[in-house]
Amino acid sequence: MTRPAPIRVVLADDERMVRTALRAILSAEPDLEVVGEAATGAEAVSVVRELRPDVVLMDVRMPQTDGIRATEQILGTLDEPPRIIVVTTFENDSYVYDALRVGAAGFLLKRSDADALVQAVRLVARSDSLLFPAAVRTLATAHARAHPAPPAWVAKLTGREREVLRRMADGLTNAEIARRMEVGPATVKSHVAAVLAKTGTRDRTQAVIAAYEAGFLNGR
Amino acid sequence: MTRPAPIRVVLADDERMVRTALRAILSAEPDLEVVGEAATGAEAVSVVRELRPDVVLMDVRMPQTDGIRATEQILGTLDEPPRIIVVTTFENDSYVYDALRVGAAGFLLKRSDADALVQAVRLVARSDSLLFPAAVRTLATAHARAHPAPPAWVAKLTGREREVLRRMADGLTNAEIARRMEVGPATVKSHVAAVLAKTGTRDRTQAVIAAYEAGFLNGR
DNA sequence: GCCCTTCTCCCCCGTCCGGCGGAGGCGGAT
DNA sequence: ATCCGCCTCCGCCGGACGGGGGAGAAGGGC
Repeated sequence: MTRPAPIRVVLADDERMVRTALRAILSAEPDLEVVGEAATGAEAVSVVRELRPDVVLMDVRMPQTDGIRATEQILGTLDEPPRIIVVTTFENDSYVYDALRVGAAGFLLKRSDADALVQAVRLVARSDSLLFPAAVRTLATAHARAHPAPPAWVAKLTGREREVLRRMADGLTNAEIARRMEVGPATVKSHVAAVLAKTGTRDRTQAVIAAYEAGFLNGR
Repeated sequence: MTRPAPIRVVLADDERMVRTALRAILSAEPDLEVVGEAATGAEAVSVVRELRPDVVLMDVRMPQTDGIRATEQILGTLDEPPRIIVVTTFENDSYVYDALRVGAAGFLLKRSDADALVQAVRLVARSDSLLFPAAVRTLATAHARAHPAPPAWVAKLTGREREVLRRMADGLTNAEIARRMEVGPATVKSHVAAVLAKTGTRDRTQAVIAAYEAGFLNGR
Protein backbone atom coordinates (compact mmCIF):
# COMPACT_ATOMS: atom_id res chain seq x y z
CA MET A 1 0.00 0.00 0.00
CA THR A 2 1.43 3.37 -0.96
CA ARG A 3 0.54 6.41 1.04
CA PRO A 4 -1.31 8.81 -1.23
CA ALA A 5 -1.11 12.55 -0.74
CA PRO A 6 -3.53 13.63 1.98
CA ILE A 7 -6.70 15.52 1.17
CA ARG A 8 -6.04 19.18 1.91
CA VAL A 9 -8.93 20.94 3.65
CA VAL A 10 -9.69 24.56 4.46
CA LEU A 11 -12.23 25.46 7.14
CA ALA A 12 -14.31 28.61 6.85
CA ASP A 13 -16.47 29.47 9.84
CA ASP A 14 -16.75 32.61 11.88
CA GLU A 15 -16.88 30.74 15.16
CA ARG A 16 -13.52 29.64 16.44
CA MET A 17 -15.10 26.82 18.42
CA VAL A 18 -16.53 25.29 15.32
CA ARG A 19 -13.27 25.51 13.46
CA THR A 20 -11.45 23.90 16.34
CA ALA A 21 -13.96 21.09 16.54
CA LEU A 22 -13.80 20.43 12.82
CA ARG A 23 -10.04 20.52 12.87
CA ALA A 24 -9.96 18.02 15.72
CA ILE A 25 -12.22 15.62 13.88
CA LEU A 26 -10.44 15.86 10.58
CA SER A 27 -6.92 15.77 12.00
CA ALA A 28 -7.61 12.40 13.53
CA GLU A 29 -7.70 10.96 10.03
CA PRO A 30 -4.31 10.29 8.50
CA ASP A 31 -5.54 10.95 4.97
CA LEU A 32 -6.96 14.37 5.78
CA GLU A 33 -5.01 17.51 6.47
CA VAL A 34 -6.44 20.85 7.55
CA VAL A 35 -4.19 23.36 5.82
CA GLY A 36 -5.97 26.60 6.61
CA GLU A 37 -8.84 28.42 8.26
CA ALA A 38 -10.89 31.49 7.53
CA ALA A 39 -13.32 33.44 9.68
CA THR A 40 -15.12 35.39 6.97
CA GLY A 41 -16.23 34.76 3.43
CA ALA A 42 -13.72 37.20 2.01
CA GLU A 43 -10.95 35.61 4.00
CA ALA A 44 -12.04 32.21 2.75
CA VAL A 45 -11.68 33.36 -0.81
CA SER A 46 -8.14 34.63 -0.33
CA VAL A 47 -7.06 31.67 1.76
CA VAL A 48 -8.36 29.24 -0.82
CA ARG A 49 -6.71 31.20 -3.59
CA GLU A 50 -3.40 30.92 -1.79
CA LEU A 51 -3.49 27.40 -0.44
CA ARG A 52 -5.41 25.63 -3.21
CA PRO A 53 -7.02 23.00 -0.99
CA ASP A 54 -8.92 19.98 -2.28
CA VAL A 55 -11.96 20.58 -0.13
CA VAL A 56 -13.45 23.58 1.67
CA LEU A 57 -15.90 23.31 4.55
CA MET A 58 -17.81 26.55 4.27
CA ASP A 59 -20.24 27.90 6.81
CA VAL A 60 -23.16 29.69 5.20
CA ARG A 61 -23.68 32.35 7.82
CA MET A 62 -20.63 34.50 8.10
CA PRO A 63 -20.11 38.22 8.56
CA GLN A 64 -19.55 40.42 5.50
CA THR A 65 -19.36 37.99 2.62
CA ASP A 66 -21.53 34.97 3.33
CA GLY A 67 -20.62 31.42 2.46
CA ILE A 68 -22.70 31.38 -0.67
CA ARG A 69 -21.08 34.39 -2.18
CA ALA A 70 -17.65 33.12 -1.19
CA THR A 71 -18.44 29.80 -2.84
CA GLU A 72 -19.56 31.61 -5.94
CA GLN A 73 -16.36 33.64 -6.09
CA ILE A 74 -14.11 30.67 -5.52
CA LEU A 75 -15.80 28.50 -8.11
CA GLY A 76 -16.06 31.32 -10.56
CA THR A 77 -12.50 32.61 -10.47
CA LEU A 78 -10.26 29.59 -10.00
CA ASP A 79 -9.27 27.29 -12.81
CA GLU A 80 -9.29 24.15 -10.71
CA PRO A 81 -11.49 25.08 -7.82
CA PRO A 82 -11.75 22.91 -4.74
CA ARG A 83 -14.89 20.98 -3.90
CA ILE A 84 -16.89 23.04 -1.49
CA ILE A 85 -19.10 21.56 1.18
CA VAL A 86 -21.53 24.06 2.58
CA VAL A 87 -22.28 23.74 6.28
CA THR A 88 -25.69 24.66 7.59
CA THR A 89 -27.61 24.32 10.81
CA PHE A 90 -31.03 23.56 9.44
CA GLU A 91 -31.56 21.34 6.50
CA ASN A 92 -34.35 23.34 5.00
CA ASP A 93 -32.34 26.48 5.28
CA SER A 94 -33.07 28.62 2.25
CA TYR A 95 -29.34 28.82 1.74
CA VAL A 96 -29.40 25.19 0.74
CA TYR A 97 -30.90 26.02 -2.61
CA ASP A 98 -28.44 28.80 -3.18
CA ALA A 99 -25.61 26.48 -2.29
CA LEU A 100 -26.74 23.97 -4.87
CA ARG A 101 -27.22 26.64 -7.44
CA VAL A 102 -23.77 28.14 -7.17
CA GLY A 103 -22.20 24.72 -7.41
CA ALA A 104 -21.48 23.45 -3.93
CA ALA A 105 -20.35 19.83 -4.03
CA GLY A 106 -22.57 18.98 -1.11
CA PHE A 107 -23.75 20.16 2.19
CA LEU A 108 -23.54 19.09 5.72
CA LEU A 109 -25.57 19.71 8.81
CA LYS A 110 -23.74 20.99 11.83
CA ARG A 111 -25.31 18.25 13.87
CA SER A 112 -23.75 15.57 11.66
CA ASP A 113 -21.55 13.12 13.48
CA ALA A 114 -17.81 13.01 13.01
CA ASP A 115 -18.02 9.95 10.85
CA ALA A 116 -20.35 11.51 8.32
CA LEU A 117 -18.13 14.56 8.14
CA VAL A 118 -15.04 12.54 7.41
CA GLN A 119 -16.81 10.38 4.86
CA ALA A 120 -18.21 13.42 3.18
CA VAL A 121 -14.86 15.08 2.81
CA ARG A 122 -13.34 11.95 1.35
CA LEU A 123 -16.25 11.49 -0.98
CA VAL A 124 -16.36 14.96 -2.45
CA ALA A 125 -12.59 14.98 -2.80
CA ARG A 126 -12.85 12.04 -5.17
CA SER A 127 -16.02 12.62 -7.06
CA ASP A 128 -18.86 14.97 -7.60
CA SER A 129 -21.05 12.48 -9.29
CA LEU A 130 -22.88 11.27 -6.24
CA LEU A 131 -23.82 14.22 -4.17
CA PHE A 132 -25.12 16.93 -6.40
CA PRO A 133 -25.04 16.12 -10.04
CA ALA A 134 -25.93 18.62 -12.66
CA ALA A 135 -29.54 17.53 -12.52
CA VAL A 136 -29.89 18.67 -8.95
CA ARG A 137 -28.18 21.92 -9.75
CA THR A 138 -30.71 22.47 -12.48
CA LEU A 139 -33.39 21.78 -9.95
CA ALA A 140 -32.00 24.41 -7.62
CA THR A 141 -31.83 26.94 -10.40
CA ALA A 142 -35.41 26.19 -11.26
CA HIS A 143 -36.25 26.67 -7.63
CA ALA A 144 -34.58 30.04 -7.65
CA ARG A 145 -36.55 30.98 -10.73
CA ALA A 146 -39.75 29.83 -9.09
CA HIS A 147 -39.06 31.50 -5.77
CA PRO A 148 -37.38 34.80 -6.42
CA ALA A 149 -37.34 37.49 -3.83
CA PRO A 150 -40.89 38.84 -4.11
CA PRO A 151 -40.87 42.01 -6.18
CA ALA A 152 -41.39 45.28 -4.41
CA TRP A 153 -45.00 45.54 -5.56
CA VAL A 154 -46.08 42.59 -3.46
CA ALA A 155 -45.44 44.52 -0.28
CA LYS A 156 -47.35 47.49 -1.61
CA LEU A 157 -50.58 45.63 -2.17
CA THR A 158 -53.23 46.07 0.47
CA GLY A 159 -54.99 43.05 1.89
CA ARG A 160 -57.99 43.54 -0.28
CA GLU A 161 -55.90 43.98 -3.36
CA ARG A 162 -54.02 40.77 -2.65
CA GLU A 163 -57.29 38.94 -2.31
CA VAL A 164 -58.55 40.33 -5.57
CA LEU A 165 -55.34 39.42 -7.34
CA ARG A 166 -55.56 35.89 -6.01
CA ARG A 167 -59.06 35.56 -7.41
CA MET A 168 -58.02 37.10 -10.68
CA ALA A 169 -55.40 34.35 -10.81
CA ASP A 170 -58.21 31.87 -10.31
CA GLY A 171 -59.66 33.08 -13.58
CA LEU A 172 -62.65 34.86 -12.11
CA THR A 173 -64.30 37.88 -13.72
CA ASN A 174 -64.85 41.07 -11.78
CA ALA A 175 -68.49 40.20 -11.25
CA GLU A 176 -67.60 36.78 -9.86
CA ILE A 177 -65.00 38.24 -7.59
CA ALA A 178 -67.55 40.76 -6.37
CA ARG A 179 -70.04 38.02 -5.56
CA ARG A 180 -67.49 35.90 -3.71
CA MET A 181 -66.18 38.84 -1.76
CA GLU A 182 -69.67 40.15 -1.13
CA VAL A 183 -68.95 43.64 -2.37
CA GLY A 184 -70.13 45.62 -5.33
CA PRO A 185 -68.62 45.19 -8.79
CA ALA A 186 -67.42 48.77 -8.71
CA THR A 187 -65.38 48.02 -5.64
CA VAL A 188 -63.70 45.14 -7.35
CA LYS A 189 -62.93 47.37 -10.28
CA SER A 190 -61.23 49.80 -7.93
CA HIS A 191 -59.10 47.08 -6.44
CA VAL A 192 -58.27 45.66 -9.84
CA ALA A 193 -57.25 49.10 -11.02
CA ALA A 194 -55.03 49.45 -7.95
CA VAL A 195 -53.47 46.06 -8.61
CA LEU A 196 -52.78 46.96 -12.22
CA ALA A 197 -51.19 50.24 -11.19
CA LYS A 198 -49.02 48.71 -8.48
CA THR A 199 -47.93 45.77 -10.56
CA GLY A 200 -47.19 47.97 -13.52
CA THR A 201 -49.41 45.88 -15.75
CA ARG A 202 -52.08 47.05 -18.15
CA ASP A 203 -54.68 44.31 -17.93
CA ARG A 204 -55.73 41.43 -15.73
CA THR A 205 -53.93 38.88 -17.86
CA GLN A 206 -50.60 40.60 -17.37
CA ALA A 207 -51.35 40.98 -13.68
CA VAL A 208 -51.97 37.24 -13.37
CA ILE A 209 -48.76 36.56 -15.25
CA ALA A 210 -46.91 38.83 -12.85
CA ALA A 211 -48.50 37.00 -9.94
CA TYR A 212 -47.30 33.68 -11.29
CA GLU A 213 -43.83 34.93 -12.10
CA ALA A 214 -43.49 36.47 -8.68
CA GLY A 215 -44.50 33.25 -7.00
CA PHE A 216 -47.36 35.22 -5.56
CA LEU A 217 -49.60 32.18 -5.53
CA ASN A 218 -47.30 29.86 -3.63
CA GLY A 219 -49.51 28.49 -0.95
CA ARG A 220 -52.35 27.83 -3.38
CA MET B 1 -9.98 -1.47 17.43
CA THR B 2 -13.09 -3.60 17.50
CA ARG B 3 -14.44 -4.98 14.29
CA PRO B 4 -17.91 -3.53 13.78
CA ALA B 5 -20.61 -5.43 11.93
CA PRO B 6 -20.15 -5.04 8.19
CA ILE B 7 -22.50 -2.96 6.10
CA ARG B 8 -24.90 -5.35 4.40
CA VAL B 9 -25.61 -4.49 0.78
CA VAL B 10 -28.12 -5.75 -1.78
CA LEU B 11 -27.55 -5.19 -5.50
CA ALA B 12 -30.49 -4.74 -7.86
CA ASP B 13 -29.65 -4.59 -11.55
CA ASP B 14 -30.97 -6.54 -14.48
CA GLU B 15 -27.53 -7.00 -16.02
CA ARG B 16 -25.51 -9.75 -14.47
CA MET B 17 -22.27 -8.08 -15.56
CA VAL B 18 -23.07 -4.99 -13.59
CA ARG B 19 -23.97 -6.95 -10.51
CA THR B 20 -20.75 -8.90 -10.77
CA ALA B 21 -18.70 -5.77 -11.14
CA LEU B 22 -20.37 -4.11 -8.19
CA ARG B 23 -19.95 -7.20 -6.08
CA ALA B 24 -16.27 -7.36 -6.95
CA ILE B 25 -15.73 -3.76 -5.95
CA LEU B 26 -17.66 -3.94 -2.72
CA SER B 27 -16.33 -7.32 -1.65
CA ALA B 28 -12.82 -5.96 -1.67
CA GLU B 29 -13.74 -3.85 1.31
CA PRO B 30 -13.70 -5.66 4.64
CA ASP B 31 -16.45 -3.52 6.09
CA LEU B 32 -18.88 -4.17 3.24
CA GLU B 33 -20.76 -7.35 2.54
CA VAL B 34 -22.95 -8.06 -0.45
CA VAL B 35 -25.69 -10.25 0.95
CA GLY B 36 -28.02 -10.50 -1.99
CA GLU B 37 -28.83 -9.64 -5.58
CA ALA B 38 -31.95 -9.01 -7.59
CA ALA B 39 -32.52 -8.76 -11.32
CA THR B 40 -35.90 -7.04 -11.32
CA GLY B 41 -37.62 -4.43 -9.25
CA ALA B 42 -40.10 -6.90 -7.86
CA GLU B 43 -37.34 -9.28 -6.94
CA ALA B 44 -35.50 -6.43 -5.25
CA VAL B 45 -38.49 -5.75 -3.06
CA SER B 46 -38.79 -9.35 -1.90
CA VAL B 47 -35.05 -9.81 -1.45
CA VAL B 48 -34.81 -6.67 0.63
CA ARG B 49 -37.82 -7.70 2.65
CA GLU B 50 -36.14 -10.98 3.44
CA LEU B 51 -32.54 -9.96 3.96
CA ARG B 52 -32.99 -6.53 5.54
CA PRO B 53 -29.78 -5.01 4.21
CA ASP B 54 -28.36 -1.66 5.29
CA VAL B 55 -27.93 -0.35 1.78
CA VAL B 56 -29.44 -1.15 -1.61
CA LEU B 57 -27.82 -0.25 -4.91
CA MET B 58 -30.79 0.03 -7.21
CA ASP B 59 -30.67 0.37 -10.96
CA VAL B 60 -33.39 2.61 -12.32
CA ARG B 61 -34.02 0.83 -15.56
CA MET B 62 -35.19 -2.68 -14.91
CA PRO B 63 -37.80 -4.90 -16.53
CA GLN B 64 -41.28 -5.04 -15.02
CA THR B 65 -41.06 -2.94 -11.88
CA ASP B 66 -38.49 -0.20 -12.34
CA GLY B 67 -36.09 0.95 -9.67
CA ILE B 68 -38.16 3.92 -8.70
CA ARG B 69 -41.27 1.93 -8.00
CA ALA B 70 -39.23 -0.69 -6.16
CA THR B 71 -37.68 2.05 -4.04
CA GLU B 72 -41.10 3.43 -3.32
CA GLN B 73 -42.40 0.05 -2.24
CA ILE B 74 -39.42 -0.73 -0.06
CA LEU B 75 -39.42 2.63 1.69
CA GLY B 76 -43.17 2.62 2.03
CA THR B 77 -43.70 -0.83 3.46
CA LEU B 78 -40.75 -1.55 5.72
CA ASP B 79 -40.46 -0.23 9.23
CA GLU B 80 -36.73 0.29 9.13
CA PRO B 81 -36.01 0.49 5.44
CA PRO B 82 -32.49 0.38 4.08
CA ARG B 83 -30.83 3.39 2.53
CA ILE B 84 -31.30 3.14 -1.18
CA ILE B 85 -28.80 4.47 -3.68
CA VAL B 86 -30.26 4.79 -7.12
CA VAL B 87 -27.91 4.01 -9.98
CA THR B 88 -28.29 5.83 -13.28
CA THR B 89 -26.34 6.17 -16.49
CA PHE B 90 -26.97 9.83 -17.17
CA GLU B 91 -27.00 12.40 -14.48
CA ASN B 92 -29.83 14.40 -15.88
CA ASP B 93 -31.94 11.35 -16.27
CA SER B 94 -35.51 12.28 -15.52
CA TYR B 95 -35.53 9.38 -13.11
CA VAL B 96 -33.25 11.40 -10.88
CA TYR B 97 -36.08 13.61 -9.77
CA ASP B 98 -38.32 10.67 -9.16
CA ALA B 99 -35.60 9.02 -7.15
CA LEU B 100 -35.27 12.04 -4.93
CA ARG B 101 -38.97 12.35 -4.55
CA VAL B 102 -39.56 8.82 -3.41
CA GLY B 103 -36.81 9.10 -0.87
CA ALA B 104 -33.62 7.66 -2.31
CA ALA B 105 -30.66 8.34 -0.05
CA GLY B 106 -28.54 9.31 -3.01
CA PHE B 107 -27.67 8.39 -6.48
CA LEU B 108 -24.69 7.24 -8.34
CA LEU B 109 -23.60 7.33 -11.93
CA LYS B 110 -22.61 4.07 -13.51
CA ARG B 111 -19.41 5.65 -14.66
CA SER B 112 -18.39 6.47 -11.09
CA ASP B 113 -15.10 4.99 -10.03
CA ALA B 114 -14.85 2.22 -7.49
CA ASP B 115 -13.71 4.55 -4.80
CA ALA B 116 -16.71 6.82 -5.06
CA LEU B 117 -18.98 3.81 -4.96
CA VAL B 118 -17.44 2.47 -1.78
CA GLN B 119 -17.43 5.86 -0.12
CA ALA B 120 -21.03 6.40 -1.08
CA VAL B 121 -22.16 3.14 0.41
CA ARG B 122 -20.35 3.85 3.65
CA LEU B 123 -21.71 7.35 3.77
CA VAL B 124 -25.35 6.57 3.26
CA ALA B 125 -25.11 3.66 5.67
CA ARG B 126 -24.17 6.09 8.41
CA SER B 127 -26.14 9.18 7.69
CA ASP B 128 -28.73 10.68 5.45
CA SER B 129 -28.05 14.22 6.42
CA LEU B 130 -25.49 14.95 3.77
CA LEU B 131 -26.70 13.62 0.50
CA PHE B 132 -30.34 14.40 0.14
CA PRO B 133 -31.78 16.18 3.07
CA ALA B 134 -35.44 16.90 3.34
CA ALA B 135 -34.94 20.20 1.59
CA VAL B 136 -33.81 18.52 -1.59
CA ARG B 137 -36.65 16.08 -1.40
CA THR B 138 -39.02 19.00 -1.16
CA LEU B 139 -37.34 20.43 -4.21
CA ALA B 140 -37.91 17.24 -6.14
CA THR B 141 -41.54 17.16 -5.12
CA ALA B 142 -41.90 20.72 -6.27
CA HIS B 143 -40.30 19.71 -9.52
CA ALA B 144 -42.84 16.97 -9.94
CA ARG B 145 -45.61 19.45 -9.27
CA ALA B 146 -44.13 21.88 -11.73
CA HIS B 147 -43.64 19.26 -14.43
CA PRO B 148 -46.69 17.05 -14.41
CA ALA B 149 -47.62 15.03 -17.41
CA PRO B 150 -48.94 17.70 -19.77
CA PRO B 151 -52.73 17.63 -19.91
CA ALA B 152 -54.37 16.13 -22.92
CA TRP B 153 -55.17 19.51 -24.45
CA VAL B 154 -51.53 20.33 -25.03
CA ALA B 155 -51.23 17.61 -27.64
CA LYS B 156 -54.38 18.81 -29.33
CA LEU B 157 -53.12 22.31 -30.00
CA THR B 158 -51.84 23.00 -33.49
CA GLY B 159 -48.49 24.69 -33.95
CA ARG B 160 -50.06 28.03 -34.56
CA GLU B 161 -52.29 27.72 -31.55
CA ARG B 162 -49.33 26.89 -29.35
CA GLU B 163 -47.55 29.97 -30.59
CA VAL B 164 -50.54 32.15 -29.93
CA LEU B 165 -50.95 30.71 -26.44
CA ARG B 166 -47.30 31.39 -25.70
CA ARG B 167 -47.75 35.00 -26.68
CA MET B 168 -50.95 35.28 -24.71
CA ALA B 169 -48.88 34.12 -21.76
CA ASP B 170 -46.49 36.96 -22.52
CA GLY B 171 -49.35 39.33 -21.85
CA LEU B 172 -49.84 40.46 -25.43
CA THR B 173 -53.17 41.62 -26.84
CA ASN B 174 -54.60 40.06 -29.97
CA ALA B 175 -53.48 43.03 -32.04
CA GLU B 176 -49.93 42.76 -30.72
CA ILE B 177 -49.84 39.06 -31.37
CA ALA B 178 -51.07 39.71 -34.89
CA ARG B 179 -48.29 42.20 -35.53
CA ARG B 180 -45.58 39.92 -34.19
CA MET B 181 -46.85 36.94 -36.12
CA GLU B 182 -47.43 39.04 -39.22
CA VAL B 183 -51.00 37.90 -39.71
CA GLY B 184 -54.30 39.67 -39.51
CA PRO B 185 -55.99 40.32 -36.17
CA ALA B 186 -58.90 38.14 -37.23
CA THR B 187 -56.55 35.23 -37.65
CA VAL B 188 -55.27 35.64 -34.15
CA LYS B 189 -58.83 35.74 -32.91
CA SER B 190 -59.49 32.43 -34.62
CA HIS B 191 -56.48 30.85 -32.98
CA VAL B 192 -57.37 32.30 -29.63
CA ALA B 193 -60.88 30.93 -29.94
CA ALA B 194 -59.44 27.51 -30.79
CA VAL B 195 -57.14 27.68 -27.78
CA LEU B 196 -60.01 28.60 -25.49
CA ALA B 197 -62.11 25.75 -26.84
CA LYS B 198 -59.36 23.15 -26.54
CA THR B 199 -58.24 24.26 -23.11
CA GLY B 200 -61.79 24.41 -21.88
CA THR B 201 -61.34 27.99 -20.72
CA ARG B 202 -63.59 30.96 -21.33
CA ASP B 203 -61.16 33.83 -21.64
CA ARG B 204 -57.51 34.52 -22.25
CA THR B 205 -56.77 34.93 -18.58
CA GLN B 206 -57.98 31.45 -17.80
CA ALA B 207 -56.09 30.13 -20.79
CA VAL B 208 -52.87 31.68 -19.52
CA ILE B 209 -53.52 30.22 -16.10
CA ALA B 210 -54.00 26.82 -17.68
CA ALA B 211 -50.75 27.27 -19.57
CA TYR B 212 -48.90 28.03 -16.36
CA GLU B 213 -50.50 25.22 -14.42
CA ALA B 214 -49.75 22.77 -17.19
CA GLY B 215 -46.12 23.82 -17.28
CA PHE B 216 -46.77 24.78 -20.85
CA LEU B 217 -44.21 27.55 -20.70
CA ASN B 218 -41.29 25.48 -19.50
CA GLY B 219 -38.63 26.31 -21.98
CA ARG B 220 -39.31 30.02 -21.84
C1' DG C 1 -57.68 67.58 15.79
C1' DC C 2 -55.76 66.40 11.15
C1' DC C 3 -53.90 63.55 7.61
C1' DC C 4 -53.26 59.28 5.29
C1' DT C 5 -54.61 54.85 3.91
C1' DT C 6 -57.98 51.67 2.98
C1' DC C 7 -62.34 50.12 1.54
C1' DT C 8 -66.52 51.05 -0.39
C1' DC C 9 -69.27 52.69 -4.37
C1' DC C 10 -70.89 55.68 -8.36
C1' DC C 11 -70.73 57.79 -13.19
C1' DC C 12 -69.25 57.75 -18.32
C1' DC C 13 -66.76 56.16 -22.20
C1' DG C 14 -63.93 53.88 -25.48
C1' DT C 15 -61.59 49.68 -26.30
C1' DC C 16 -60.80 44.98 -26.26
C1' DC C 17 -62.49 40.59 -26.17
C1' DG C 18 -65.01 36.36 -27.20
C1' DG C 19 -69.03 34.05 -29.72
C1' DC C 20 -71.27 33.53 -33.96
C1' DG C 21 -71.30 32.33 -38.75
C1' DG C 22 -68.94 32.16 -43.12
C1' DA C 23 -65.20 31.48 -46.65
C1' DG C 24 -61.08 30.34 -49.38
C1' DG C 25 -56.60 27.86 -49.99
C1' DC C 26 -53.41 24.26 -49.11
C1' DG C 27 -51.52 19.86 -48.14
C1' DG C 28 -51.72 15.21 -46.56
C1' DA C 29 -54.36 10.94 -46.10
C1' DT C 30 -57.25 7.41 -48.19
C1' DA D 1 -60.34 12.38 -56.51
C1' DT D 2 -62.19 13.32 -52.18
C1' DC D 3 -62.06 14.45 -47.62
C1' DC D 4 -60.22 16.47 -43.58
C1' DG D 5 -57.29 19.38 -40.74
C1' DC D 6 -54.89 23.55 -40.60
C1' DC D 7 -54.16 28.34 -41.57
C1' DT D 8 -55.82 32.43 -43.26
C1' DC D 9 -59.23 36.08 -43.26
C1' DC D 10 -64.05 38.75 -42.92
C1' DG D 11 -68.18 41.07 -40.35
C1' DC D 12 -71.38 41.67 -36.49
C1' DC D 13 -72.75 41.81 -31.80
C1' DG D 14 -72.90 42.11 -26.82
C1' DG D 15 -70.53 42.08 -22.84
C1' DA D 16 -66.47 42.50 -20.17
C1' DC D 17 -62.75 45.35 -19.26
C1' DG D 18 -59.83 49.39 -18.07
C1' DG D 19 -59.20 54.58 -17.67
C1' DG D 20 -60.92 58.81 -16.04
C1' DG D 21 -63.10 61.11 -12.83
C1' DG D 22 -65.30 61.65 -7.87
C1' DA D 23 -66.94 60.68 -3.08
C1' DG D 24 -68.09 59.01 1.58
C1' DA D 25 -66.88 56.23 5.79
C1' DA D 26 -63.74 54.08 8.94
C1' DG D 27 -59.45 53.56 11.18
C1' DG D 28 -54.66 54.53 12.71
C1' DG D 29 -50.68 57.64 13.39
C1' DC D 30 -48.84 62.22 14.21
